[in-house]
Amino acid sequence: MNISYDHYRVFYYVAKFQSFTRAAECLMNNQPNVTRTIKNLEGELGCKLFVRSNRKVTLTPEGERLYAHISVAFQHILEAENELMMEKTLQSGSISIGASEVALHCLLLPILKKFRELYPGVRIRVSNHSTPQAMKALKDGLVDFAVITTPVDVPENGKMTVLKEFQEVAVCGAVYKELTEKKLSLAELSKYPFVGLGSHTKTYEIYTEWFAKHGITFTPDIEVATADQILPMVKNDLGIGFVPEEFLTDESEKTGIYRLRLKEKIPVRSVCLVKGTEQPLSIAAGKLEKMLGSLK
Amino acid sequence: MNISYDHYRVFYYVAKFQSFTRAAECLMNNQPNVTRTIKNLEGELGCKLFVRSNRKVTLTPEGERLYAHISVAFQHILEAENELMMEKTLQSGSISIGASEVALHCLLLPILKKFRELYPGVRIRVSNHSTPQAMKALKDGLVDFAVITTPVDVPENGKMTVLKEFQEVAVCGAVYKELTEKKLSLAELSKYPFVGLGSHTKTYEIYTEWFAKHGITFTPDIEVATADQILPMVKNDLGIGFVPEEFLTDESEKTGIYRLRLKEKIPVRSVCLVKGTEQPLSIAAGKLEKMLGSLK
DNA sequence: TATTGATTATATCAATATGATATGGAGAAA
DNA sequence: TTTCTCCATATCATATTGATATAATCAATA
Repeated sequence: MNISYDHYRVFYYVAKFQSFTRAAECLMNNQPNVTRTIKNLEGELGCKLFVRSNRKVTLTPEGERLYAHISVAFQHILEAENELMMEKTLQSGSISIGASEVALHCLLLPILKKFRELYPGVRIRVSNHSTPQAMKALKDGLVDFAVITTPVDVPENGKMTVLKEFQEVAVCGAVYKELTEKKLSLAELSKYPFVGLGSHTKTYEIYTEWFAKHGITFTPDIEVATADQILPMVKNDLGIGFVPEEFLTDESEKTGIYRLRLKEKIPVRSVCLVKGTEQPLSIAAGKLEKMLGSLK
Repeated sequence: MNISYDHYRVFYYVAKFQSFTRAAECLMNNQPNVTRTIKNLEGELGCKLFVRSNRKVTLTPEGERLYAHISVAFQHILEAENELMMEKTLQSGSISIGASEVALHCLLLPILKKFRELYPGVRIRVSNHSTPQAMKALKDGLVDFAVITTPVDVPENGKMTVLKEFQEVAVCGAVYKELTEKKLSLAELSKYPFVGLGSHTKTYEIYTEWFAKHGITFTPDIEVATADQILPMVKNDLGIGFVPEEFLTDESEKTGIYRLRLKEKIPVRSVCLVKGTEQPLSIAAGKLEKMLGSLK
């Protein structure tokens, strides 16, 4: 038995409207075709499905049995089509992103805001990760893609795209304001206390390496857990910190954050998007990726 | 959007087997057609559904969503086909019959037994009705058809078929044994007490009419509720009764039931099948009807 | 690195099914 | 009766599907 499911669809509408003509209209087809289809279906199933009259058609006992199942089956199919359509038009769907804090602040946040305005139906879940954690989440399939900062160990089956470069700057609080008057060398700077992220972060490694290249040991006097905490510490004169330029607003100076000028150039870092190569992104995730990429 | 449901069927099997080739085998089709169908489906839905590789194909996020719904939908369709097939081959199904007691004993019982042996999967429900009750049940759609005895008021939209004629005979117990020695006239018989069904039955009406035709009033001295109860009453000499010939076995005489010979011929009655004309019978009911009809 | 094997993609043509139109026929309503 | 509204039938152009041959791809293996 190998009956065309399209025949069942015709059956479904005929049963639903109790009319060949109405079913034809609904199917954007014509009545003779519906008649033919039902006739074929009855032949294939080996039993009559409808009692015809010129007023309306009614189901036979066998037709009733068939309709009971077919109708629920088709509810599911219609629901599937709706759902897919919603996703395609980005009226629904969901995206899961693994983002490092800096990436979040420097790039992701404004674009997520924009995306949300354009497609309010798409659910977005951002999990705040360190770069290695984000890579693990990506590998485990927990996130659609990761937005993190270099350096990054791109895993097997992962593909990295640079979204934006960013420059970190050294900042200090009111007590050290005099330091802003001239360009400092790293050696001079290193006499002062530092506020920085913990030693398990890539950021820590970068600064250690950069300082070492200039013959200096980088030892933060105050370690903080998240990048967000650096500016408050700096503001309260607990030390000098390095933050992405974007963390500073125009009004930072008025609120007690002062930018330091260095002789040595702080290495440029990048915000990157990393996605797996095995599965394509969902439509929603693909759209967001495109928005992120086009703002380079 | 008007996508062929047959395309979804192909999708279903590809997703299920994660293989175009296997899906083609299962569908008794060939791989190039499956490839083409999926390609078309993807085009119609506007999104990729599978990630192809030469090892196996996997669903995209959108494909997963679609499959979640399509798979349950198709379970229902497959179940529908199975169920219908079972009914068609009489491996399942159900029949509801409204039968009067006499019809049951004289005709229905042995055929039901045979039907049950042939098609043990079909559920049979017999509701014991008087003829008018059976007609009401038929009109209310509670039974597929009724098997009753004449006379019967066939309702609008009902069609009657005579299945078998039967003859009732007068019987008595040991005390009246002497009556069996000669042919009795109805007048002679009427001097003795009668055992009969209640006045609300057609049987009662028939005998009233028959007696009246011969100028005698029919007044059962003992009214019983069911025909089954007549013989025990007769046996215990509570009176003379009329029962269908078939009620008497060869051994009846040995057990104290004696057949009386009458000069007047008791009217012949019929066991009839009455069915509605609006809806055709189910396959199972149709089969049983045919068996009943062919044993006339 | 080259070969093999298993799998999907493409091309093509005949067979089949479908869509469309015209028309017939049957039963209910007026 | 007539009319109106259905369903049934016939027919033909078109679209879809089934089938076959063959190419391209990629992983496993020698």
